[in-house]
This record gives sequence, structure tokens and C-alpha cells, in this order.
Amino acid sequence: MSQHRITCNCEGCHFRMVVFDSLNESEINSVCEVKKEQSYKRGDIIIEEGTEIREFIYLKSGLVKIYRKSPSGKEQILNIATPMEFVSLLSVFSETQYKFSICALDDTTVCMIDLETVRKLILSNGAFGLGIMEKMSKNADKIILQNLSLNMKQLRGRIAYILLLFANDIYKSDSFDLPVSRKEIAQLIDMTTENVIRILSEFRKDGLIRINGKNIEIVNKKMIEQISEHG
Amino acid sequence: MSQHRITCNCEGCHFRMVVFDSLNESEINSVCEVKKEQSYKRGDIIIEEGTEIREFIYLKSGLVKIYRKSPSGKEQILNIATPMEFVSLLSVFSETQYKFSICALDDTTVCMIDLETVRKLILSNGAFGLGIMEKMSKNADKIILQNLSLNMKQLRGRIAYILLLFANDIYKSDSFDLPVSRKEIAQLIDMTTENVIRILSEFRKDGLIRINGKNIEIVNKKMIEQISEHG
DNA sequence: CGCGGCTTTGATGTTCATCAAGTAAAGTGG
DNA sequence: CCACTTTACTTGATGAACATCAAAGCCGCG
Repeated sequence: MSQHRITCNCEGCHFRMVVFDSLNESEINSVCEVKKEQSYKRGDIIIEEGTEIREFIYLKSGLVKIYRKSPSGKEQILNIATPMEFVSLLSVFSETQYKFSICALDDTTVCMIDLETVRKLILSNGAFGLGIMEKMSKNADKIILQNLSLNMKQLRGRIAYILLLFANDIYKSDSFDLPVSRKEIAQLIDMTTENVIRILSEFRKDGLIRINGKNIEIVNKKMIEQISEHG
Repeated sequence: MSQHRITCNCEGCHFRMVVFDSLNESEINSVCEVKKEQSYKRGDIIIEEGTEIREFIYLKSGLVKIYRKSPSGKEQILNIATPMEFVSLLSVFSETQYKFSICALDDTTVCMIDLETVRKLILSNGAFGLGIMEKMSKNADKIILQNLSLNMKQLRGRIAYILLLFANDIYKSDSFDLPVSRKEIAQLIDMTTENVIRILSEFRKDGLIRINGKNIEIVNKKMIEQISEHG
């Protein structure tokens, strides 16, 4: 790979690594010229449902939640996205307006590329398009499967599932600080705040986890896994 | 459009209409040469979860359900697909094996195109790829939104929703024969068979619908719509 | 005919949301 | 920095929504 002439100076830019392999130097540079990097603080709203889709957004670092407001005003979280994910992949090519909102759960940096530029690249470079498609497909699959699997579980199973999600997928450690409130957990896995708390307490009493405010440590992972699968 | 030299003789082939606009004659012919058409009887399994993805599948006519078996063996239906939909769009480009099964709810004809051929076309023709991407994106969006919206509803709301889905989207008539059993409705909207029956009976008693075996007629559509939205 | 699957209704119990009330933590303005 | 307000967290009690269990009628099919 001859990256020395490329104007993007994002060292280790995953965006490039993941799909831009298929682009040549001039194509990459055309992207670099229009790309904007933007930082958000914890709690900032990055994308608001209903606004026009103008850019292709890639999560460089941080953590975000993707959610929507139901007609009745209730907030539903459909995914928590970690770096390397093309957070804006949902709806990007099917709609003109965002159907979902995105909010930073942690200090977050995103990379934005004008949608027209991406569209042109796809038109002129099929390999690039195929790469994006694979990403889209994986992303949608993941969300759909997660939803289906959560739907069948009872509350205990959902809590166990979400604990494992944080431990395995997001923090890669059995001890971590929850990036979300109990209320947000409730919104993510479709239950009430009270029950989130109740079940976490139960798990604590049963010696499965240790709780210290936002910090959670999984003590008996085998059991949590069993509850997640079975519950 | 100069379709007179094209070897595919599927009159009014939607597949062609929808994305093949972007293909030239020789490209279309390359597709026509490898395409296979296959018919299925009501109840036949078209795709089984876990088998290798070899083909790109398009629903020409009929009706299918897309579902998966949960680890515990319970069947969950995630979508009912009508013609014009690229039923195999889920997972096609992200996985090597199907994550879902597809089964004919009615006599059904599908068009199968070797996946390698499609992949090559995308590589060489970006516009074609973009068309497929839009389809994929729409399809995933629809499934995700439907799931989210069903999740919040209570049982009455879900039944109302599914009745409207059949009336508006699938049969385009307020009187139709259910293509699925009560049990399958339960699997689609995540509830028990008994409650599907109970609530349909309630709707009948309240004069909202008329039931005659598999035949259902929506009498008070306004009310059903209200229940679907509010419930 | 009789068997198995689909449908229907009723009775019972569990799970979970809702309501209420209180404590802890985290902003906010003087 | 402290009183004040708001927001997050926690626990218990109650009731509603829903699953489960049981039993019986119906229908198609070998």
C-alpha cells in the first residue's frame, strides 16, 4: 500500500482500512478533500431524526446510541455503535431524511463525507460500492438479529444480554463503567427503569455481579451467559 | 428503452425494471443466461437457514415469509414479503450462509441469479450496485421500523397492525383470505396463538371485523387504524 | 373411521408495568 | 461554597396484561 502521498493524515484511519482499500490515490484524495472531522461531547446530539441526510458518517472514536422517538413520544434505542461502524448506514441510501437520531454516549469523534461524493465514488468504482454494501448488510443484520433475540427473552435474560454486550463487545473487560443511565438501558431493551434496577439488584444479591454506581463487574460470567441464553 | 434484443422473456420482469435500468444489453443478457426460474407450492421451503448463499433471489409472484428459529427452537417471523422485493437481500453480502429461512405462504415463483454474476456486475457497474444498495437499505429499514413499532404496541395494537398490513400492503382490499395460520400470526407479532384468536374474536364481537375461517373482512377500518396506532 | 393439527373458550398463574415514596447524586444560582 | 432544584436511583405494594394449562369442537387426510 502506498499511503505516503495521501493527504488524509488520520493515522490508522479505519475508514480507509475498511473500504478504501478499493480506492486509488486520486479517489482517496477526493474524499480527503471534502471530509470533515467533528468532535462531540458526551450527551451531544450528532444527528436528529427528520433532518436531511447530507453526509456519510463514520464513527472514529467514542460511543453513540442510535434511537428514534416513537409516535407516542417514547424513546427507543436500536443500537449502540462502537468505532469502526458506519453509524449512518441505516437509511443512507434509501431515504432523504434520517429516520433515527444519534447521540454521543461518550466523547466522540466522527468523520463526515459529503454524500454526493460517496455516491459518485460508488458509481465509478464498483469494488468500493461492494465494500459499503457488505458493511451495510452486516450492520442491518446485527440490528435485526439483536432485536429478534431480545424480543424472546424475559427481563432477566435481557439484562444479562446487555451486560455481556458491554463486557464483550464494547469494553472487552468484565469490569466497566456503564456509559448509559438505567433509564437508557430500559429504553434499549424495552422495559421500565424500575425493573432494570430491580434485576441488577437481584444479580448483585445472587453474587453474579458487583455494582458501584455506574461501575459494574461481572463476577459469575458463566451464570450470566446462561441467563442471557435461556432467559 | 430497447428491450427487443434481450433474451429474458419474462414479460414485465420487475427485476429488470427496478435495477436493471442501469445495465446495458450485454450485461442484461449475461444475467439472463444464468438466471433460473423456480416455482414453489404453498408451504414449500425456498431457503433454509444455515445453507450456503449461492444465489441472489427475487420474488416474482406469490407470497413468502422470512423467519428464523431461535436457539430455543421457537420460530420467529421477521417479514412477509410480496413481489418486487429482493427477498434474499438480508445477509446476501455480509454472510456466506443464510441466517434466515424463507417459506412460501402461497404458490410462488422466484428468479434466482448466481451470486458471483451479481457480484461481478456490481464491480463493473457502480450504478447497478447503487440500485441494489437502495433496495437493501429500504428493505432493512422497513424490517427494523416494523419491529420497533410492534415492540411498543400491546397485543390489540399488534393484531390491528397486522390486519392493516394484509389489507393495505398485501391484498389491497379490506376483505381477504389470511395466507397464514393463527399460529403464524402469533409468531410474526410475538404473542401466543390463543391470544391471537381471543383478540380476533373480540374485534368480531365489537363489530370491527367479520371472520369466516381464513377470510377476514375489515368493517370498521377507522377504529382498527386507531387501535393500531394507539394500542 | 380415527388421528393429528388447527381453532376456540375458559380458568389460573406469572411476569411485568404502574404508582407511590423516599434516598442519593448532580447541577444551578446566589 | 452552600442552599436549592432537579435528575437519577432504589424499594415496596398493587393491578393489569399476558402466557400457560386444560378441554373440547372442527377439519382434512391417510
